[in-house]
Amino acid sequence: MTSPLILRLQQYVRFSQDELSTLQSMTNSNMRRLRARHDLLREGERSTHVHLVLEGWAYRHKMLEDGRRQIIAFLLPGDLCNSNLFMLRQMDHSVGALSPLRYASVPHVVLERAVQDRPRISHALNWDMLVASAIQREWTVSLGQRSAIERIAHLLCELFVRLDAVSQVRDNSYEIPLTQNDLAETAGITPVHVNRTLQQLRAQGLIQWKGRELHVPDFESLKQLAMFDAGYLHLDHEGAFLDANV
Amino acid sequence: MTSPLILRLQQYVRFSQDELSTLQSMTNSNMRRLRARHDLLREGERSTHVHLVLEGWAYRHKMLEDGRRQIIAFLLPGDLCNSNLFMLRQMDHSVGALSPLRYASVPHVVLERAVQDRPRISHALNWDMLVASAIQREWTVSLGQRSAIERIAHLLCELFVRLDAVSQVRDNSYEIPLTQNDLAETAGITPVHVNRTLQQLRAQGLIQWKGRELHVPDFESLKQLAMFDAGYLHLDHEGAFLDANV
DNA sequence: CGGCTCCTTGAGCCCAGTCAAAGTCCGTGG
DNA sequence: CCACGGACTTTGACTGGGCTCAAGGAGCCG
Repeated sequence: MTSPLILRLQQYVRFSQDELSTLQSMTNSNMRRLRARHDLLREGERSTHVHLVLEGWAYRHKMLEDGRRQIIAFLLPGDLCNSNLFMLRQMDHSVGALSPLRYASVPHVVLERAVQDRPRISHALNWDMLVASAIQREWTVSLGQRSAIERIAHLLCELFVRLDAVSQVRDNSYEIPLTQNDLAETAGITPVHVNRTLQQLRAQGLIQWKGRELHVPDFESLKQLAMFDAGYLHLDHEGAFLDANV
Repeated sequence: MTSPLILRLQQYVRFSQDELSTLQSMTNSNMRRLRARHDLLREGERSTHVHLVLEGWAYRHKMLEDGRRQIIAFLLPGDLCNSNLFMLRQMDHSVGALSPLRYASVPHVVLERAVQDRPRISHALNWDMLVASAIQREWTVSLGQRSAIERIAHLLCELFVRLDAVSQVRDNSYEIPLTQNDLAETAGITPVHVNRTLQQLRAQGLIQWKGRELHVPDFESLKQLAMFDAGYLHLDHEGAFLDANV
C-alpha cells in the first residue's frame, strides 16, 4: 500500500523511482504507535523528530491559562506534524492523537539528508507546508466570519476533500474520530450548540453521522451552505516541470 | 538606517558582513510604493515576486462570496508578504496596503540566488516563515476562544511586541493605521461592537488612542487581560551556532 | 463650507452560551 | 450475562454577549 504522504505529495509532483523509495524508506523506518487522546508533543518541549501521520488522526491544540482550549489543526494520514518546527526553541502548542495513531518519527537530520540533492522532494515538502498555512488561514476566515452551522459544514467539507486526497473516502463517507466536544473546541462554540447545529445539518439531509462514520449524501449542497471553495487546498496538479518522468 | 528585515532576522541569527550586504542590496533594489487601501496582490493571481514591507503596514485579507471579509494577517515593516507563495499556482487571498506603503519587490529567482550557499540566510527566512505560521495559529486561538475585549487586547499586544522588534515603539506608543472597521474585520466582530470594546479598554485605562497613535500606559495589565504570552512570536535569541561572528 | 469617511450612541433582538438533568452507548468486571 | 460506571449525546429553560438598524457627531480635506 502506498504511503499516504506519497499520495498527497503526488498531487504536486511526479517522483522518480529513487525519490519514491527514499520517501518510502523514511516512512517505513521509525514507525511508532500512540494510544488515542495521548500527546505526541507538548507545548514547551523542543521537537527533535519530524512526525508523519500514517494511520489515524492527530491534532494541534493549545490551552489558555484559564483552561479554555482551542484545536488549531487536524493532522490526517500523510500530514507532517512539525516539518521545520524543530528550528524553534520550543513548541508553542501541543500535538496529540485523536484516535489510535500509527506514525513515523524521523530525526530531522535524516529528513535533511533525504532532501539534500533531491530538489523535487524539497519542493514537495515546501508545497506541503504552504498548503498547511493556507488551511490555517482559511480557519481564520471561518472563525472570524462564518456562523456556527457554516463553520461545522465548512470543516466537514475540508475533511472530506483532504481525506479524499489520501483515498480515505468511500461512497461519500469517511471515518471521523471526533466527539462533539472536539468539534466545539475546533469551531469555537460550545458542545451544546454543536449538538444543536449537527441536528440542523441532519434535518436538512446534509449529513448522516452514525458511530464514527460520517456520510455526506449531497456534497454539493453541503459545500454551498458552507461557502466552501477548495481552492485554498491547492490540490490542482502543477506543471510538468516538476515531473521526473518527462 | 538598518532595514527592518535585518532587524527582525537578527532576532534569530547574527549575520556576517557578506550576508548583511546581500540582504541590504536586495532591500534597496526594486523599491516600490503603493497608496493606502490599494491591493498589491489579488486572489487568483500568481505571484512572481517576493514583496518585503519596508515602511507602512500591509495586510492579507479574503472575501466570502456574500461580501463578508476577514483580515487574515498584518504585515509590518520587515515582513515578507509571500515568501514561497509563488510556488502555488494562484493566490488564495489578497494582499493590500493599509497605509501608504514602501516595499521591495524581489523576483523570486533573485531571492533564491541570495539564499544559495548562504545557509544562515536560508535558515533565517525559514525561521521567519515559522513565526508567521505561529502567529496564524495564535489568531485561530483568539478567534476561537477569546471574548471581544480579549481579542482586541491580544491583537494590540501582539502588534506592540512585533513593532518593538523593528524599533517602531517609542514611549509605549506606536502608530496604528487601522480603522475600527479594520479591527472589526480582524477580530470577527462588528464595527459597532469594536467601538464599545475600545471604550471599555479606555475606561480601564489600558489604552489611549488619539488619531493614529496608540499609547499603552501599562503593558503588563493589557497583557494580563488578553492572556498574552509572547512565546509564540519566538523572539528569543537562538544559539551561537547561527552566529557568523564566533 | 460642503461632503466625505470614520466614530459614537441608543434601543431592541437573536444567536449562541449557561446550567442542569436525563438518555444512550459501550466496555468491563463480577 | 448482566450490572455498573464512565464518556458522550440530547433536551429544556433561561441568560447574555454581540448584532442590527438607525441616527447623530466629529474630524478632515478640497
